[in-house]
Amino acid sequence: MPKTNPLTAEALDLVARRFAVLAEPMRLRLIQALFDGEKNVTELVEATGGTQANISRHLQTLTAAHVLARRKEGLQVFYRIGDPTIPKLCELVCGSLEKSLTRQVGHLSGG
Amino acid sequence: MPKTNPLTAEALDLVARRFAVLAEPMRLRLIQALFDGEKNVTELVEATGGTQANISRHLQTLTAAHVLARRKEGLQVFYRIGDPTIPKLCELVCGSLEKSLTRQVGHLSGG
DNA sequence: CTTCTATATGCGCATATACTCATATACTTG
DNA sequence: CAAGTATATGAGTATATGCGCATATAGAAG
Repeated sequence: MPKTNPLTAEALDLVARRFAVLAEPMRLRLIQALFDGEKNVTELVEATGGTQANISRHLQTLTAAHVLARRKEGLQVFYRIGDPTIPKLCELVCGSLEKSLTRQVGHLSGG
Repeated sequence: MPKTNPLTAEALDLVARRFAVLAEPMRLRLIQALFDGEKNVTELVEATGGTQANISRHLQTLTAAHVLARRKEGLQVFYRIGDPTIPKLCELVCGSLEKSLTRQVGHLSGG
């Protein structure tokens, strides 16, 4: 295996779509709300402050991308994080942004 | 620090923008082309098969997001990966997608 | 079957952004 | 200054998508 194995165009599209799913604040809010366990739609609507219709759409997007997993129980549908790499991804990005912002603050005060 | 520290709306916007920058196949192609070291714009145009104008725009987007870093040398501008978390992010997503696809293949053949 | 609750979806609007073409800018050379 | 090369950008178009409104579906209860 070469050090850099270039991905096919199809693979790049998949990776890009994956990132695109995570590129919406409301969806990140939903993911964040599910870090401490599964919730049903009503709870997620309350936790995020969004409308029911909008939350439902975002949940569909996230579930279709296998970021979340669904569990139906009577009238309610419970969602949970369905991909263990999601928390790691968010941590990586958050850490990187914190560093970047710290550096900017340093530039402001220190030159 | 609580186990789940909810991010502010501003922080979520920043994280979302970060993901959005990585949510374009052509930009991923550029990032991939830079995994083995810096290249100038002309080399990147050749490596990706894009037009010069489009590549230049994507390079601007990536540089503004501090994903890439710029170095000018005479007429040429050299770009390189400017954030060490980028390769890790891509690896995480690729690994997750591979698993997901393998699982789907398994379902097709094994029930 | 009727009614109520929880969730999903069709539709339209507004906005964001990727792409192309032409041209501008920055630097080098004569 | 004039000409050439490398890179960036303004303008216009096409497409994607987030959101809200209204309504549809699924299941529970009487």
